[in-house]
Amino acid sequence: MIRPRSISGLREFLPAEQIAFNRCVEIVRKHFELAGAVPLSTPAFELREVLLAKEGGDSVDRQVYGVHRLADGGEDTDYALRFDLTVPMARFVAQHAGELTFPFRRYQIQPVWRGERAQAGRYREFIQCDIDVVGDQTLSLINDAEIPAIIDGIFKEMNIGPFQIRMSNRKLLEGFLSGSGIPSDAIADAMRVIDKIDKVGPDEIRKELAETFSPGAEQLDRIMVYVSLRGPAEEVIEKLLTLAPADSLNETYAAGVEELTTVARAVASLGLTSETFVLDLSVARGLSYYTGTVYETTLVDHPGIGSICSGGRYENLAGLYTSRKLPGVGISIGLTRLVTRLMEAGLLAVEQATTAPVLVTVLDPGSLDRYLNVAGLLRKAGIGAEVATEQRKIGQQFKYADRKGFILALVAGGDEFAAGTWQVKTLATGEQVVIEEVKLVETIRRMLAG
RNA sequence: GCGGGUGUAGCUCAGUCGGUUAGAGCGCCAGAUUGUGGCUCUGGAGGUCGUGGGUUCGAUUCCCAUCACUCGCCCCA
Repeated sequence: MIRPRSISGLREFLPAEQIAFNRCVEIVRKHFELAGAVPLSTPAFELREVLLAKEGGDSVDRQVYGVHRLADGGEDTDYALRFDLTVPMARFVAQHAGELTFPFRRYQIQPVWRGERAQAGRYREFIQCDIDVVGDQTLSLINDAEIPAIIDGIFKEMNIGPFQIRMSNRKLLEGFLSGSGIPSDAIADAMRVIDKIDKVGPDEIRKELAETFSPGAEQLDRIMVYVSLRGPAEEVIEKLLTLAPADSLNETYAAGVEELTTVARAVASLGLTSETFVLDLSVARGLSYYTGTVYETTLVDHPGIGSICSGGRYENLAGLYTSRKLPGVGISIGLTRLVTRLMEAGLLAVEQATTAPVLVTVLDPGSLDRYLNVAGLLRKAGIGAEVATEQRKIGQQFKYADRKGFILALVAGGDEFAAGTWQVKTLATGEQVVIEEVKLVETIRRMLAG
């Protein structure tokens, strides 16, 4: 016998957890579709050259799983499992550009695989929920503002406590660092250091920047003040102009200020307030492909969970696959990690282990046809129902109902059959009412609604 | 790729300074209660002590290796 065990870093859920997880998926899907995004589904694996087109070197390679037929041995592989949904989408858009209507606004909720060492909250297989808007040649900055609005709707409906969508613009930080004397070939590294500020704290960042780039004390102070800017959009923009007037730096910086201002205004017009949306100049994102707007989202009461959703604008991601310029902006929710952490923190209710609200108990096995018949009636009316066929005793049937979290139980035996009635029991309270069979569906529908 | 921690019942863990029948809580099953769950009580099932080797009269315990899980670092498109 082979001992059943799962592979490290692969998370699977028990039924009640999976039901809670699926509820979250439905919320995400609903808001994506409310924003007009169309569904896209791409295969789990792609050609290796397509997937690894975007350089990144060994650090990227190392995390990608190769796919090969067992008979082929395994050293060389032409296929690989996708590690995100953005790259497959870029390939798809480039490939089908002639058949798509732009701007192409798509969402995609599928698993991705990353060959990392497992650690708390990091999995080797997880579900990502992506939404992106891709334009033909150009893409309005208004789309950059829609992204936070969509995310805002999702997390509010998930009811997971206070959260903060933090936005910045890479041109801003890039221009600022460059204007502060950081050599251009070191800017990406400096941004990676700064991006960790939330995790390791400002003191550590200061230390790392000092060690790596040895700027003057005055410069370092300026950088630290700058990356610590965080708050309501108007306030941050005002401070940012005071701290470093746009014309005193460079074009990149000036463009960043302008873009950030435009996007922040549109976000406000879409109804977001500083309660859930702020500007945060330390947001940089490690990704090299982001070129403008960047987002990061955190739970205010649970900073330890880290970023639960992030993304940004990329001017030319599909440029890897086509000469047609296709700029995009998008965001991704790492749903597996988010939901797992929410469950651990008790922020997500995990209760029912059934998808049907009604259990039809079997008091008299000789009248099984009646029980099956009523289950069929309920199902035809769109009400989920299960018949308790496996437990001999009624007590066991109720215990089963209790454990799986059914809302209602139907009970009937000889007396009820003779009278043409059913007893409907509300499991949470133990309350039980007698209902005529002709009114049963209607009554149950009302009870479930209330 | 690098470093730390842990492997004993389904789960969380205790224990054995090396000794004959390895424990608890929770969970599970049954009964008390043959047309009613959650609470209570009683009884019961369930263990190659991760695996392989070494030391020893004797190893779940000590040593080595290995595997697995786990936490962190690197990285995280």
